[in-house]
Amino acid sequence: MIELIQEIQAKVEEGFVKAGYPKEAGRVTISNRPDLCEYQCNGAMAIAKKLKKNPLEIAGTVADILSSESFFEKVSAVQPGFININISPKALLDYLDRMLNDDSLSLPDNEGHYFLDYGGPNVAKPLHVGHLRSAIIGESLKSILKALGYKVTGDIHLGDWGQQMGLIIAELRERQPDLCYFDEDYIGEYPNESPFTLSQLEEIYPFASAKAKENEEFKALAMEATNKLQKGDKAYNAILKHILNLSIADLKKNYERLRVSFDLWKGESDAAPYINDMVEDIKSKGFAVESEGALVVPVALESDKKEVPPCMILKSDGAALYNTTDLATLVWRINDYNPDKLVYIVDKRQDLYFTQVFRCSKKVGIVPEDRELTFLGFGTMNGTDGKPFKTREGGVMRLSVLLDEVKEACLAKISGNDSIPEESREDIAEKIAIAAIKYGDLSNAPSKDYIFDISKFISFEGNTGPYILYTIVRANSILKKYVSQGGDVSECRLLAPKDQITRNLMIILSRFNTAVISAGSELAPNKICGYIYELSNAFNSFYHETRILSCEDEEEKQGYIKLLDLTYEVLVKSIDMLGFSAPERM
RNA sequence: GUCGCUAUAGCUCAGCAGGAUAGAGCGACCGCCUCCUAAGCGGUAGGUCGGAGGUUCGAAUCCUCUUAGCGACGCCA
Repeated sequence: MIELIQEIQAKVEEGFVKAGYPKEAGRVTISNRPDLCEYQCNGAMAIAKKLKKNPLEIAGTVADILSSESFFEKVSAVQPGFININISPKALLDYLDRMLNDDSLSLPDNEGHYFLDYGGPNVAKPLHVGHLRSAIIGESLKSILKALGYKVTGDIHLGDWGQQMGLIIAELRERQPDLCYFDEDYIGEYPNESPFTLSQLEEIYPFASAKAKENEEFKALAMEATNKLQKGDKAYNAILKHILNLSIADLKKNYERLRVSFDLWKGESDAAPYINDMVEDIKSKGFAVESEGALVVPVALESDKKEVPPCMILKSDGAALYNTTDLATLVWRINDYNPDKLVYIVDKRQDLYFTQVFRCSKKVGIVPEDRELTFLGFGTMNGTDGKPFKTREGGVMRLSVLLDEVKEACLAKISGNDSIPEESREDIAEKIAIAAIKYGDLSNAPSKDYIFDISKFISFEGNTGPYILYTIVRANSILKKYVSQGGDVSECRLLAPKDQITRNLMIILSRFNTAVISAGSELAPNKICGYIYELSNAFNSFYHETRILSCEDEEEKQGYIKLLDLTYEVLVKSIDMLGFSAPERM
């Protein structure tokens, strides 16, 4: 379904053409003066000088032409040359009726395949708050793009191939040298059972990592183990398999709680089989040069303001590195999935690095020229002191701990509400907590740092997740009551607005697709947050001013119910795109 | 050092393909529950849009310079 603003613009453009002016002048925007009008066009002022005409005169001519259309309630030209537009109640009603009859609630159906890289946790390490943003933003974008009809593939891109694996294996060998994995003469199948548990694993990694920093000998052992693993050693790969199994099971549990799900659980290790051929190919095509012992591909451009260092393909010791696996990952992503657009949702500090990798991948032909590679860098999550979020002790907080803390705080908040049955409080608190965290994150522009303030996020007032949930619960509550009184929502019919508050709610509802489209094209979930906050405000004002169930006029009452129903649908669909859901009551 | 990002009300943030009086929320203050959840609604106070130039009929928005904070700058990921 086409956006209402597009329909209006088409008419305004036609108006300009009829008046003998260029079509381009007819661009329409949402009014920045809602007290004066709903939509505005500033085009008359833009063309006035070139045409040597008075802008107000141009605007006046066009406004006169448009005024004759029943689609508009009022079109007026005002100083110094604005065209102020209000659409007719009938046109507004028609638009919302079409929206109600549209399965997608007016969203367009696009073609194209997005491939999203987000999540990016390391195996053998618990999820911590540093993994939160990528997961939340990525998951939301996946839902938004899907809602817009795109095909979307989300890949978690596990960190399962670096030095970390070698560290774990080396440490394991020191602790349990008798394991069959370390027996050179062992020829049987390796066991299915893991020789260590998840919690042991989570202890081993930081221990080994710290050890390698002060113990050169151990570090060398770890590097050797890494090398052996990457060369395809059977025993070490059997250990890797155990590590992966344990970690992935745990990660799934944690991501599930966050309502984050991936289509693919691929990792850096999945790129390994492509590395050799890829490197050979780059070499044979003559793109690679040796530099300070390492193999690099120059990616600097004439137009660069700042020298962009070459993209390193192999380290001076001939080993693969982050760049290598990322490039090789692109090999299978293009070969196996063939997406049109690839979006990386990664910490913004990696901006330059991805510039190098993206340029290199295009230059050497891994990624065809017509594909779009986008780096969506997100900012840091800071504590209320403005510094990177830490635990009280100064460590990195586990995600599960954070979720528990927020949930407890929510539980405390709803404990005062006696209407909530004891047994459902846990579930409700969990839902509110997820909404609070996700909304708190997504309501900020992804690229900006933001302050993670638990008390603000769960304060249930203002622009927060709980406020949105509360609005939904309110609407739902009335709808349920209407049904319980024998009403049938599907038989209700929307009415044209009779007052300003209702009209305002309807106008905002009609902008749903505009909000989602811009959120999708700009990869900005915060646009949806802004939209539903505005919608919630409009709805709560309406709710406050209007007697709905006790309305005496049956037709009017049904009109309100339908409006409520649409608002509810839009809000529910919106929070679904943000990755959380509302409880039945709160 | 070079490049990039950020700078808007006391606090947290919108607004930025230039447009009419720069918007919210929190905090402060004042109102509103015999009525569908007051976790709500209405209102008041609070801003030289970091600073200085420039382009323009018009700049928070574009350009230049400048200040402050953060970040990146080849063998980590």
